[in-house]
Amino acid sequence: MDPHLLRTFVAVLDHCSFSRAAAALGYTQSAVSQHIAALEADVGARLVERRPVGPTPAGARLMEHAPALLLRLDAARADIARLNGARPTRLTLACSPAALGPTVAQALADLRASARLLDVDVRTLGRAAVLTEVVGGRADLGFVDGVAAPSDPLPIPDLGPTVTLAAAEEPLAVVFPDGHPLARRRSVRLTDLAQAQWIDAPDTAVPLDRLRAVCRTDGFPPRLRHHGTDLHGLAALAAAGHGLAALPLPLASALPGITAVPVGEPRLVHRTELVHPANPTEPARELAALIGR
Amino acid sequence: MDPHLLRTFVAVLDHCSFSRAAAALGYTQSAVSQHIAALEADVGARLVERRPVGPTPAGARLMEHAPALLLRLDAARADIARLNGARPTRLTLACSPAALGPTVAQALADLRASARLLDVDVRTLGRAAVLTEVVGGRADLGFVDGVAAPSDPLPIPDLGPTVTLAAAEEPLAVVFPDGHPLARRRSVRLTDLAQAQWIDAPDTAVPLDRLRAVCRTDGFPPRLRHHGTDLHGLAALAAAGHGLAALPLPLASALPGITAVPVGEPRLVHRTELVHPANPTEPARELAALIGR
DNA sequence: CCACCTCCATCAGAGTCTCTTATCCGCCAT
DNA sequence: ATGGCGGATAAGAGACTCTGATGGAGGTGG
Repeated sequence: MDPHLLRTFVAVLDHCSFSRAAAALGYTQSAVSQHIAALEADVGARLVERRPVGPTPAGARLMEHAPALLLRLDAARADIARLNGARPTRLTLACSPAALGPTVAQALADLRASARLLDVDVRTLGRAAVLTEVVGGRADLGFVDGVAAPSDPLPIPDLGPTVTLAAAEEPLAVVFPDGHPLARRRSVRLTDLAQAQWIDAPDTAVPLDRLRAVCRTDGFPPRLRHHGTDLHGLAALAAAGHGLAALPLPLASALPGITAVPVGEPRLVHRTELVHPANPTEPARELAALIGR
Repeated sequence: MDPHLLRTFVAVLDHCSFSRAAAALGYTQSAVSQHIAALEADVGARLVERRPVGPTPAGARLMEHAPALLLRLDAARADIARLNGARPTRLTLACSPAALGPTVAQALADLRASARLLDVDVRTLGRAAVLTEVVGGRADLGFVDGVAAPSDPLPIPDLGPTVTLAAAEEPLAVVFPDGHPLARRRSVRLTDLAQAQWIDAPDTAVPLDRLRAVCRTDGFPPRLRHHGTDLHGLAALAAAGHGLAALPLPLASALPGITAVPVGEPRLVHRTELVHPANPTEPARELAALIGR
């Protein structure tokens, strides 16, 4: 199971095509064909259905491992690279949208005020991408947000040795269109809304499956799926009545066209966590220290 | 980063020797030397210190990834192999010592009574080994025990797609030597014992770092370390006053020479969980269904 | 102090592997 | 039919990865 073979396997299934995968990877189509054949011979099972190109059952199982393996290989490389390649003058942050709030911004300001010349690079990404960027070494530090019981940690998938640290906790709110009957409430019970229509915006609002897990229910039916990191776009959808979403209260209150109502029960908070590799770069370590204070 | 190279890298550091690693892997010493050289050229850093053989800082970082990577490669292979290689007449269980209690034994009896001819193979292993055996496909099903808040799941490291299921919850107890002053108590507070001397027996009793995490303290100093899966050996050590240990109450009460006192505060339980791959073998699925009822 | 032993590094060469190019084959739409 | 698309296959050049032989550094015992 050569990583090269796994990489082309993933590329083939991502692109649903041998030739497009070959182009993406800089191989010839022939090489890709041979890679898949070699992998199939290795595991002793057909992995890719041809025409149309798609995973066989065995291929689907392998797809549950291959991306994680490749990511961890990157993580290992990045871990080692950090030991030498000191570029202490640049700090790359990866943030999920609702994580980039006043706490993080202020800490970053403190860091830039205190430290010597520092070139900061902030990127807003989906939650999963924040982790892959940090673990893969393309970002020095990540901020991920989510929902949890007060002072409980967020469930962060284990992609390698990382350190997480609470950065901020804010009340959790449900956003309603302005004028919605429930928008006048002082607070709402999340479980009362389990059968309402929700917008599933896993990159911006709290993902619905997370709400289900925290509330131990299988409600929260998604009415509309929104991919991307655009909070204003999400607000527009919510304002137009496409469904509800869960956001941190301060942020949600500032978005146009919607009314944010705090969640009363269950007792939950919107939480932002800092995540960095076990051996962070120097500026990342400093920022983490500022947040940790 | 060829898996072969990673494998010999791990073997070299495990054996602290190129030649012994070569013998263990069935290579010549020359090949091992070339593997390490290739890996070092690949990552661009020296990984292994020679004479004596040991990890460099970069090598130490890689050692945090390499075993996990190799395990996950095995897991991928095993996942695919399970799709075809039906051997539905044999069930291999891996259990951590305190997990193999009446609940598990009874469920197993029910399964053997109900099912057609079934060849059962039970192995007692340390907690970590149970997971590697299950994930690597060498066991169909594992039972792991640990300590958690009531109805909270155990923290199981993420080595791939697995399913976990609560199998049993029992009161947690601290074991004292017979006649110990505290042995007459009806219950003890764990935090009162944070400064007592403890036996660290990670494979049998609840690991001390787990107690620290659950109690949010850094107490529980280990006075003696005991590796292995021998509960009677642990009891003998505890009876001789080498230190305290945490075990499930029913089991601890049955061990000779020691007195088990239930833990009153914090509210904790000894929990046993079943863990199996996301696509289990047929007998494993049946046993899981029996436990789940 | 030297002979010797252990252990890792290096070299050379045989066999294997892994690419590319070129071609083939099945399927589909025109 | 026919051309186009997309994957499979064949052949060959070059790179790779073993083994066996040899070299060299460091420790040890006589």
